[in-house]
Amino acid sequence: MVATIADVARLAGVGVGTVSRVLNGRPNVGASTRARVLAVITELDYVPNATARSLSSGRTRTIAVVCIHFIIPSVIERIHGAERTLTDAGFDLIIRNVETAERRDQALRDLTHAERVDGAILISVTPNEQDYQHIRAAGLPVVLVDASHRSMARFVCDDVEGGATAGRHLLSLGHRRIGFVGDPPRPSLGVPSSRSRLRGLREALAEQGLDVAPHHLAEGEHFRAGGYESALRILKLKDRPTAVFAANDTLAFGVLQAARELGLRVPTDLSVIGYDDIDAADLVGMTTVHQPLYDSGAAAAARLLRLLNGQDHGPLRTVMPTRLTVRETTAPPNTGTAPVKSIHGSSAPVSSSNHHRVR
Amino acid sequence: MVATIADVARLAGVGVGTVSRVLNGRPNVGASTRARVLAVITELDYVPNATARSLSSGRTRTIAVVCIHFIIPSVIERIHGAERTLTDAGFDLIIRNVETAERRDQALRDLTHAERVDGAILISVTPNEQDYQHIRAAGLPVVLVDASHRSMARFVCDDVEGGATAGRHLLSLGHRRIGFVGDPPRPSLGVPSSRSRLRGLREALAEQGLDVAPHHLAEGEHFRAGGYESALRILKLKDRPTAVFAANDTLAFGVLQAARELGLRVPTDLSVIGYDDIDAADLVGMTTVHQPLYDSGAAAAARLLRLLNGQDHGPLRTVMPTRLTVRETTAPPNTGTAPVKSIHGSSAPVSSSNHHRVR
DNA sequence: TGGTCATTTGGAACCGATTCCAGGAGGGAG
DNA sequence: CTCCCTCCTGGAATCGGTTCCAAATGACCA
Repeated sequence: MVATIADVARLAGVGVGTVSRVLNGRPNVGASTRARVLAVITELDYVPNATARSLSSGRTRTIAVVCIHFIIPSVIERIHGAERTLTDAGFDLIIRNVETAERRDQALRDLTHAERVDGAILISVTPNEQDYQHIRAAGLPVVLVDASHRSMARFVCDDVEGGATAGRHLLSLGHRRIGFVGDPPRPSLGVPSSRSRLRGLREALAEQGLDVAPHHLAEGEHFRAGGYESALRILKLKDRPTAVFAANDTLAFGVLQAARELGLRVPTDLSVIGYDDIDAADLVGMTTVHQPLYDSGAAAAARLLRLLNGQDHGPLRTVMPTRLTVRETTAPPNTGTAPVKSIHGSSAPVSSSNHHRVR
Repeated sequence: MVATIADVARLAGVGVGTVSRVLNGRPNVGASTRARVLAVITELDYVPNATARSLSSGRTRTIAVVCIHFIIPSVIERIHGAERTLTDAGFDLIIRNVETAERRDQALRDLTHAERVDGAILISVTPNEQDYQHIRAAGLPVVLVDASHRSMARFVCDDVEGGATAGRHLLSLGHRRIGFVGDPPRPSLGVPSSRSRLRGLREALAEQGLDVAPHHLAEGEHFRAGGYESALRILKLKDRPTAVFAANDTLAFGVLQAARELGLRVPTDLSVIGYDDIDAADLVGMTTVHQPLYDSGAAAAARLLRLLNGQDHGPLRTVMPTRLTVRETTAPPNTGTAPVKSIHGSSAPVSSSNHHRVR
């Protein structure tokens, strides 16, 4: 049905070796022969079979991207960066989405087994020592993004510094009672970044002799529902914080929702700062700590390509910069004066029920 | 280095054919032989080479997902649904993100060429007649999502009906001057759904003898910036609409941003309704027309798996239901009192004589 | 005991490329 | 004119599976 290299060889009156050399741009092919082969290739609309090529060459030109929770916006932006770079280099990219710890273990094992891919990018997926040994034994090039292993190439942001940035911003606005909403402290799956960001916040506060009050600290589920629940609990307190730092933007949205529901105006009654600077943060005008999501994926892909070519230079650990992005959900704390209606008051739609205060 | 089927055969003292039969769960293998082979497989930690398997069997167990703009949330949710279904069925999924018309053409051509995949799902990517002929000639199973071709299996939502739903909701709240913000009318790439949704809106309005005023209609870029620009233009008008329907949630976010900037309170001064019901719409409490994004991806994947098994039943065109999801950005128009504040200060009270009527 | 048939088994052929080696053609030097 | 070296070229071997065919085995029956 579909033309093969043998068909091309026969019609061009040459051997398959010659066709292969033409296909791969190798030297040692006569000009007229090359022209004849190319003509037949065009005529037959011939494209080499990728599978056969992989089998004989031992390279699949395919990269696995293993990620947790494909639906998380920050993960998607990282994949997007990797996708562009890999596609431009002629590589295919296969997605391995893992949503449970078992799936993660299985995905990491499978990476090396069926020799299906030339390399892998792990996004927010941290290999354990056993995984590492498997990968190393198989000689599979792997680059981590937003994950860590002391012996593997990785691109990370300084989460402690980013957390401190958020803390210093709130402090500079005059906040003293600052709450924190984060991921579960020991997630079965995924990233310790939430804890690092909390640590950064605390370091910033400590410089002023302050700390996060235990009852102003909630570490629940990763998703918005978690941020919402956590924030509700904290914001219902009599001595609720005047500002909340959420370990990522998705959680921060949950905080905003809780504030809206409790009739707290943002930023007048409550400042909220997130982390990641996903697209949606810009949409709703949320202050956040920006980290280079797209770029981290692109950089990891570029590094992986270099590893595949055996050009393994550069440090194992690359720290990418974070920066504060101030929008409309942070402001000085509301001291004393009665709430005033503000046109910019809430990034979220103004609900008619937001007159009554908490309790 | 890595064990092959020949190693297993030798250690088990059987032929490669027998090992293959065991691997694939074929009958006609003696119980004791099977046990011995399985023992060796376990001992060697043997996994069959996926590439070799593909080459000899002619099936790659890989599906291509071709999508426009990998970064669009609705696209991602659809991919997520497809990913789960395909992974559970043991298929790998490769992503082909196309962001220009040329890339789209190339991606569609490549699908059939290198025999790299067993089938494809096209998300918001519409094949032209030539693409269709290529695909048909190659016998490649393909399912469309949010795209149309009269001869291909597809899952769509009734965009006209969805648009009408949005229109009727606004009408029932009492709105008479309704604006529309949509995608460019003739996108080089992508979907005509924006136009269909506008048509639905007009049909709903026509039932009341109304229409969208030409200067209340803006079709700009797909992304938020487009929605923002379009909305700014419309909302600065003296006779600005009391409600805006945006062809998708991303555009609607741009409308919200423009409203915020102009000092228009939502929903008091302006109602906004989107389309898609992406996660972020829930985050900010936006009223929207819900369509089953995840489910459409999952359904398409399930259908594709059936096509691969030769069980091609069911209609070519499957229409999935939409439904109105009312949140906090729509309300009756503000008739009595003047707006609290307005950037341009015109703040003309809504006068019912102002309705734009169908000629 | 011999014949028939179903089941089990080994291994060659094949999938479609790449790669390597040997042989042929052509050009330059002696 | 011969020899040698370089450059082209054809085709067999190879990658690691699946599949098919023929042969071996064993059960059953006359």
